[in-house]
Amino acid sequence: MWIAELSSRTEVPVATIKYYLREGLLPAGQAVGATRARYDESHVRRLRLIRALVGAGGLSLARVRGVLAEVDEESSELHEVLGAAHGALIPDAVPASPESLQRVDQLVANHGWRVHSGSPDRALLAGALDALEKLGYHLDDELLESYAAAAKQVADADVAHLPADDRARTVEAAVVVTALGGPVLLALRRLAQQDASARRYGSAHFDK
Amino acid sequence: MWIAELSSRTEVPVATIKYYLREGLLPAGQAVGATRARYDESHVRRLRLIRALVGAGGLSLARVRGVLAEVDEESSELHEVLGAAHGALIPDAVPASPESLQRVDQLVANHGWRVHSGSPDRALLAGALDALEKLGYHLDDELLESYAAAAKQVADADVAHLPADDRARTVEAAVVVTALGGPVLLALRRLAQQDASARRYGSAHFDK
DNA sequence: CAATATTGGAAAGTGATACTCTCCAAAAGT
DNA sequence: ACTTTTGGAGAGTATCACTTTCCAATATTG
Repeated sequence: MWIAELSSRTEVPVATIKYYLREGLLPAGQAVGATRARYDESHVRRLRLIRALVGAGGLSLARVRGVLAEVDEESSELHEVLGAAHGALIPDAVPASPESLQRVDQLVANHGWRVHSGSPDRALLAGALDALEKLGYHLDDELLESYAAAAKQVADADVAHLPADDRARTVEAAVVVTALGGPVLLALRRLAQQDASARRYGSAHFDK
Repeated sequence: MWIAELSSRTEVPVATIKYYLREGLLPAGQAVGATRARYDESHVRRLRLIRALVGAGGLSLARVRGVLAEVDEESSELHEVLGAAHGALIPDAVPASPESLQRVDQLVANHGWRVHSGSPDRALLAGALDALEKLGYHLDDELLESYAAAAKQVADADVAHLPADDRARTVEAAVVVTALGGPVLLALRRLAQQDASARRYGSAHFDK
């Protein structure tokens, strides 16, 4: 198919597809002469993946680029690829205090979680804990444990539902589930918070 | 205190404070003559709140402005203010399919959740479900239920830990916990995913 | 009292991000 | 022969979150 069809099938403007090609997010089509190139299903798929990660997933193009590089990586250990793809999804961390970092390490150790040594998630988590602390809101151990338990619950379900057939598919699924599951989880949390708030402070002004 | 002290105490550059003042994120100080103004603890607090929401919370200034407006709102019903403040935290939704919207409504109904009628979270959630669907990854009911159960668990803990003393403080705490608890939850989920992946696909390459 | 520094306020400039538009000559379709 | 369409490249645009520069009016210091 030509670029026009790729555009109409994915609802991405031609100019944007050209931009993604220039930025190396989308592999070039098969060149046919000097002024045209043919695209196939893999381009449709890749384009949809980019749009999903950027749109519903809320990732920047820079992060998408990193994620795609890992998805395309043909490494030997699946767990390694998963870890790398995962790493590419994580927002930049602010520097965190040693106290919070230690608290995070303790939490990870208590749960017996085996995480990648330099995982930016630790710093990210510690930074968020610090930010809360600076505002005078200490996230106590009880609350932090509820978060960890809830996180474990969805994470186990996420990994259990990963397709096991072929490697590339598994890595893509892991990336998609992690990226798009985030907004899903946060939206559900806010909905549940509304309900909890209604039950605690409730008035006549609710809907169901 | 003068602007220089406000700046040094919060580690926010003077130019940035001036910018926030211009943008109406920070209330003006008490004017003393034509060329100076006095700031107090409330400004320190507000500035720290802005920085926490923008930094660790990842909110845009536009969203912070909306949140602050609700925090400052003196409405009669606490649950109402909470709902409004909450609404200001939510990212813009993409249009969602009627099928997904219905699925979300069903989920909310099944759990007996009482949520604000036009909550953008419904559309946001439905949009994320659609995005997943378009990529060929259906989030089945079982997985969605794990998400909802986990969300309920943290939401209940969130609301239970809210300070009950004074209204303004409760609203601020709700906003802070919702905004900063999001990154905390997602980071924990990714850590737990790493562990789950290590257990399922694990090799010798992990740390603990 | 003179010299220097700081302040509030406003305007303009900056760098990053994610496109979008304009041009072009080669090629395809009609 | 003539009108599209294409790939490619460059320039232009809008938004965001600052940062810089300027100003005249004070304050502070020597």
